[in-house]
Amino acid sequence: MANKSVDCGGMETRMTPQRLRSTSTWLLGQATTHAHRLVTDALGAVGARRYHYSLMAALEEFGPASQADLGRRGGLDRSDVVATVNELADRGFVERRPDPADRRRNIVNITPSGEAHLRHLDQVLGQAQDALLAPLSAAEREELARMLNAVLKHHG
Amino acid sequence: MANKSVDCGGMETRMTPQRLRSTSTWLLGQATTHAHRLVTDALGAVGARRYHYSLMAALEEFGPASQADLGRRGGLDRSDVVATVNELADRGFVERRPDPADRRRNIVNITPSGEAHLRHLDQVLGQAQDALLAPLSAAEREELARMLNAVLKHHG
DNA sequence: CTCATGTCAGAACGACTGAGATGG
DNA sequence: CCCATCTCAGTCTTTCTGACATGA
Repeated sequence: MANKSVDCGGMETRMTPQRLRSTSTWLLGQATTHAHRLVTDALGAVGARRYHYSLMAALEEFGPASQADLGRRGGLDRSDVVATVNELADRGFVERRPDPADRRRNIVNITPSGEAHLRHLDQVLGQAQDALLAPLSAAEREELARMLNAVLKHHG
Repeated sequence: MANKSVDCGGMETRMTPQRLRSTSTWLLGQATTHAHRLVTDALGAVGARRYHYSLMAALEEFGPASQADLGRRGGLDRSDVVATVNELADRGFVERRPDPADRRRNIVNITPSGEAHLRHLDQVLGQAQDALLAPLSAAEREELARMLNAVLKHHG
């Protein structure tokens, strides 16, 4: 969590080669690193991880689902779904029970406690988001989201 | 809170919860994942890795430097610099020799062969970049870079 | 026989930490 | 004594593979 660059006597400030600084991939990577840290720290402060949010968001939005479906919807690997559902179930945020119609499956559903937790995480994440995009106006944020969506759609 | 969406028979294709899709951090992360893959694949096809580029870019732009300085300039951890310089030196792209003025240090400098390689990587990276940002106009790409730079400066 | 599912163990990767040897 | 440097070994994440048993 601590910070790195401690200017030690030398007069070098943060110098990054222009070749790197001018590539969108580098800019994206750096911005994502910051975003990652902000989000992970914010979620960690309330005992959650990113997968928790992805999974519960998918659950509340699409309703109860099998673990495989949850993975597809939330972008998680199916083996990571197992661990994440374990953690969430331990805390009482989701319930896992066998599907009577297909005995291979577990049907996972979110509990009232989980919904409350999800709304809490929404606030926490919203703050991290604002912190990340602080220097951008509302219009700029929309523009950024629009462009990123265009890129994702193109590669989707 | 009420979500009545019961998916009947649901084999939904790519559905990502709106909660996620609307966060800039998720968009950034997804875009970066694509960028990462494009760049890593493109570099891998010519036997290079991202650290190679960072390090050689820093070398050509700032001139010969100690490994510690290279790490600071290129944003690499000091222990990763060791491995990267090893790899680059094995291929004859950089040379490492002791600093006569400070015998703790190795002075690393880029060779003509390394400079040629760097220019090759420039092209390879440029193509990956274009592939990533294909759906964006030149003006949009500049706008994107401008906004990302603003975010980075704010968190720098 | 095939495919999907849930589960686990672990690989691969990148970012980072710690300690030790050398030297300023 | 204190600090910087280089190096190696190894941890800690996150993401992803492989295998297996069960069942559709």
